[in-house]
Amino acid sequence: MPRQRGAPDAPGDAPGPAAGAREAALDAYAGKRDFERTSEPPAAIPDPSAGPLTFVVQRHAASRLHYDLRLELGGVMLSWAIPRGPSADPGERRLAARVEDHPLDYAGFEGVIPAGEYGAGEVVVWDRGTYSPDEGGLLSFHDRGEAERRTRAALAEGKLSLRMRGHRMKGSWALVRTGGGRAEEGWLLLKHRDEAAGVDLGSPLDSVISDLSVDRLKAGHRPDAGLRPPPLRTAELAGARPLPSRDRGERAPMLATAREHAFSRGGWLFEPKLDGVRALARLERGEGGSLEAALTSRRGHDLSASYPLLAGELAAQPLAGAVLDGEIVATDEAGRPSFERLQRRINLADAGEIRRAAVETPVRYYAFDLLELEGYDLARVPLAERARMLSLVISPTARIRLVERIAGDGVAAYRAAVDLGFEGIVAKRSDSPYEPGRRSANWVKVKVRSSEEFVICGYVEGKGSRARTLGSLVLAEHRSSAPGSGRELRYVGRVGSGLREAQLVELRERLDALASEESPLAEIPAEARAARWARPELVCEVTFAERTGSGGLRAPVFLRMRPDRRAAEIVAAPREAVRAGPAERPDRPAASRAPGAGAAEAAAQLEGSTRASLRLAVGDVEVRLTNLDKPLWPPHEGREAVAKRDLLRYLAAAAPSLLPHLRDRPLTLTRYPDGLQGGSFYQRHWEEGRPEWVETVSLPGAGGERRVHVLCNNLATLMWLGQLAVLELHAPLGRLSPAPDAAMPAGPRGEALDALLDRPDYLLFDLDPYIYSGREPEGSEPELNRRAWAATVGVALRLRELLQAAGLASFVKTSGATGLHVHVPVVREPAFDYASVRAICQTFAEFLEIAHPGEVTLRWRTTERRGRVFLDVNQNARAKNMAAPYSPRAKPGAPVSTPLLWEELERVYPGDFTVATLPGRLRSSGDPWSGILGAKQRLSELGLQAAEGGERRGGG
DNA sequence: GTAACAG
DNA sequence: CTGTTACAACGCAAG
DNA sequence: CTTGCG
Repeated sequence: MPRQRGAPDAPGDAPGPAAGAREAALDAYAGKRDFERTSEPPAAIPDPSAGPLTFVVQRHAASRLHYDLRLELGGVMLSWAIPRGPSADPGERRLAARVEDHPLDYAGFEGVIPAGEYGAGEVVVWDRGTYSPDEGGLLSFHDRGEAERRTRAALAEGKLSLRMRGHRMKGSWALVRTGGGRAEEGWLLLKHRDEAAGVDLGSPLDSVISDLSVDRLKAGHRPDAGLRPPPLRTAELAGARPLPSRDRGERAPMLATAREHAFSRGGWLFEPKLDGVRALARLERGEGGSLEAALTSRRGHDLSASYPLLAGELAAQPLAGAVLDGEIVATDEAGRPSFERLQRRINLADAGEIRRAAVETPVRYYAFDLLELEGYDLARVPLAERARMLSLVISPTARIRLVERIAGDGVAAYRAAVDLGFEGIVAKRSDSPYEPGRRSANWVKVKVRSSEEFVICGYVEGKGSRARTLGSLVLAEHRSSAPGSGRELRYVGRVGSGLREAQLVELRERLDALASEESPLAEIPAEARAARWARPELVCEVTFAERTGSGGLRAPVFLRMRPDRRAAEIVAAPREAVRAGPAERPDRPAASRAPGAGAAEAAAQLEGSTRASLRLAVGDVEVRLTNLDKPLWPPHEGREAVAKRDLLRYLAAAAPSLLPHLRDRPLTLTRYPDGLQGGSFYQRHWEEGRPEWVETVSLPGAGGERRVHVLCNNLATLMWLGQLAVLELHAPLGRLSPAPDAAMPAGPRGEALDALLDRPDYLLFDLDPYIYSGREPEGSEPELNRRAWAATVGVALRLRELLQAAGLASFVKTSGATGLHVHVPVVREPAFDYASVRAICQTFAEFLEIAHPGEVTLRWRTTERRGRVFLDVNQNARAKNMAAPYSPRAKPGAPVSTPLLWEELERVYPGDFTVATLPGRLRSSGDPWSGILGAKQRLSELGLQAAEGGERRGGG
């Protein structure tokens, strides 16, 4: 690019026409740079474009770290260097030094200016967006020419007031020239007092267009050459189409299909499902040129009058016109969305009542989509782009908020949403268009409790106290009887529980008023024969456990009436699975269907190949396995070495028995990448770089920050752990979910989740013989020997008797080393945290020590345990881990911690149970512990059972 | 075994 | 590009 | 309060 020579214009005065003259405006810029050496863009001025004016703020680590604010005007970027950067606090004025104009392309520049060059150092795009002069509250986003004229005039006066629509800089800002307009270009940047004042501008990452930061650049990271900053102007969005002027086509909200389980998948975005009233917001300039907002319901009703404050704040947005999609939400005391509260406002019509309600039951509008913007239809623009544009142009206020989304990890999003008290999540394909009025498979809702809306077709009379009202409601939904034919009301079930007395009385009255001789149902099932029919007009919402194969409701409970729905809207939701698109990754549930589903297939693939690497198909996902012939356990006592392939074979065979014990327990991985002989390390956190089908949980770690823990909840993850040379599977005694004992209170899971980890779901007795064979090296632990084993078995049997006498069934397994583990599965109850459980175990242990002082010891000093079996109850503690049942052990011979029947205990020897032998044992004898998770016992009933005596359930 | 980082 | 490094951590017993 | 222990 040839450099232009000529008399430099005054900065910012670039007039626009005649290319040669225009580019003279960048002489100062070009004169300071050697474009052979720097990757900064050349001094070129493109032809004028349309749409709002843009701005950029670059964070620039030159000799001093500073920020460069650049405003687009006349084909160049007017620039200010701001040493301390913008402040959102209206009280703080930041010095801004006017510097030379930069080319427009500079706005997308990130990277490193080489040492020795002008401005050497790292540059990232810290913010970008669009701006308009806002003097007098008048915005010119829609009229570029006017925006330029006004900006130029204000610039000449030395006082610019700007409305910024950036990721960080939002609201109104001012640039004021100091020193009464002297030649010196000293300016101040300050924030006006508005809804965006005081909102934190900070963020962990510097760049708003990439994952770069000044620090990462300093550390050697470089911009991704292929990455272009996304467009800032609507016209540049792929798929944006100009709206015909005066087009005011009615829009209908896009709807989501229902799905039972959360899933994680690349290319999808996940947002909380808000329990409120769906509303489109149309913002357009009215007669006087000012912005007016109209809210419309799903059914097209005007809601603006019902929510005047929402409409008011929407109209104050810095927009020239838009259609937003969102949800009107009322919150309870805890800040959770509350439909019940919102209901108080839904049917208000009187202006006075509405004013009162606005104070008593404040609501917010959560925007999550953008259908139109400033003269363009965005329905064909991919969701991710629409969402980005939405967050750019909307300035959050007290009542107008943006729905936050996360990408990819839908299972984590679901967990988080549930913890925070949302009713579920909505998953949306990030590349999908907006499909007005359609129930699309590109949007999928996953609710905490399945709840759906049904048409009430009548009721069945009640008995006893309900004789005067009603027993149950007859529910139906519209379904088409045959493809192409019309639709009819199909019976789905009756709901009787969940109705309060007042609701019963009211419903009886309303249904009697709608009474009809004839049934509205297409077919009347036997259980609805006795119904009193009503015209199908009322709609209610019902939660239920699941749908039966024929679409019926299992365990339905009445939730609430839905006066906002019409019966005609109640159509059976398509229950199809989400179809996989070409660029998608498989989803998680496929990998985790049933415990160990696909284990046989996985084992067959391992048997069928002798290659060192294998892409193992597990369900719909692929686990990459390498170095399958690497020996992980060396040869031992005549047995062959155990290679990674053998470990994986074992894990696949044991998966159905193993996975239920690992489920929902944050694992500690014990890794031996070079086998037992090589070095080992523990790993508890795995922040990034794991396959997306590995389920994780984020828990507070040391220092308070949250760390990502791996859960082994599916076969694919188990195979992955094998690939990682995890030789031992260590898990805590607590687990994260209420299952399988479901003893935890329902309700907000926030506290419950933490509380759950605080409670073991089994008691653990660890029996370790300190009885030496005599062959051990000086000072080392005793090795496995017959005498020690016999003594350990003896103590275990005495322990079993003692527990039995207290009414507790117990289960025994080898530790995999020399000892035994005795598990007592318990129902988790609030009172029985680790401390109390440990105390209970301590009591049992002390009893055994006193009764059999020669055989049992509880001594802490290892030297004082010699000759006895050490009975350790100290493992019953939070954050302590034990080798899981069926976990291999990092000991010579590849032993496995093997569940046993009490009856076989005296006939077996731990050395017989290895990675090589266990699959055969499982095939021929099954899993002795298969019933353990169903054999949970209530510690709170311990005394009772003791009084009755005897073992309630057959242990082991 | 894997990824991030340093050289 | 290759080489190096990190990859856990808590509470109790006992002196 | 430190160290040993799992």
